[in-house]
Amino acid sequence: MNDTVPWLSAEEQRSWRSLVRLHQKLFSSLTADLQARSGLSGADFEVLVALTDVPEGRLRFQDLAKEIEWEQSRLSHQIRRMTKRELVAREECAEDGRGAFVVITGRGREVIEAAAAKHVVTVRRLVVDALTPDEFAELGRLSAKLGDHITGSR
Amino acid sequence: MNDTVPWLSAEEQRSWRSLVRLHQKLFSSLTADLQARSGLSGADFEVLVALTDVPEGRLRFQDLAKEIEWEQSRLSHQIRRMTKRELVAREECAEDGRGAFVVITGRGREVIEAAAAKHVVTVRRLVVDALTPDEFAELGRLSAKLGDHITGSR
DNA sequence: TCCTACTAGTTGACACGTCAACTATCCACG
DNA sequence: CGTGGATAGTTGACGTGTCAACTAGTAGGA
Repeated sequence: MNDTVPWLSAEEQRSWRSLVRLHQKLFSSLTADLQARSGLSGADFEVLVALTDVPEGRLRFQDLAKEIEWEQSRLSHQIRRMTKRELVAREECAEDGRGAFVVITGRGREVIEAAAAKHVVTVRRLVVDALTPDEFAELGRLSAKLGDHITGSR
Repeated sequence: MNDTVPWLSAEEQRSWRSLVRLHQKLFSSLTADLQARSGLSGADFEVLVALTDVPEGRLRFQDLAKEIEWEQSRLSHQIRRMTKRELVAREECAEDGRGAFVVITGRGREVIEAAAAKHVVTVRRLVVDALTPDEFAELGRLSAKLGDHITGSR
């Protein structure tokens, strides 16, 4: 495309395209599956998992945002939508008048528990079972290395 | 979460989470970089690349959609928005009154050429340089294997 | 010819994510 | 105190993506 730019070699290009294609297919399949089986978006799932991971299913906006590495405003929009569907609720924060808690509701718990059980089956079928245990471990190792590099070079 | 479900082992879980985390960081970094340097979304980029890959930079909606594996309606919305920004234009199709072409404009060509040059630098910095050549090749191989499995088991 | 089924593409409603601007509260320092 | 700057969270605008319903043109018979 331009000779002054160090373009990728044919082999690098193939690897890169495989990685991009994998991520597109994998995450579109996963979110479609989640939506179809449980009526949850990937965003809903992440929020609910983070809340069930914590005693009382209750977190400050701040802490929840940090936990799942989201921007405040994204979380605020998402919680508004999830509140309407009664998956979570808001609570005021006595210690800090600016702050607020997000709490998972009973319905939220039911939904996420059923969804997680189905989700893990799909992950196993689509991902874990596709590779040998050694290959999967190696993919994990390379992903971690690459992920750390990207985080570091931002 | 539920004993009747074959949950992932601790090691599988670690690998799986690394892969998810990689996906999130990689694509958010890439699209942010593309947006900041070239004013293009990932969607814009994909469309423009597909058009430059073809003589005359002209494709039927159908063929373009197939090329980049998008739904018709997604493409239709995207082309409407890109037309407004004069990156592409529509042309009627003489052979088939229902059909239409998408053509890249001169401005579209300028933009994508500049963007691609910058993009490849980022891909190299963020991805290729993070791993040894052997590791990168192995990641490509595993990605291809997994991607094929997912495509097959849909 | 005309009817029907199919195909190409569009549209509207709604969920999602980002950015920038905004409100309300807290807190540290004079 | 009280005031200015930082912090917590919200909001609106806009680009994006999906789904389902729609329009318009094509094609293959009876």
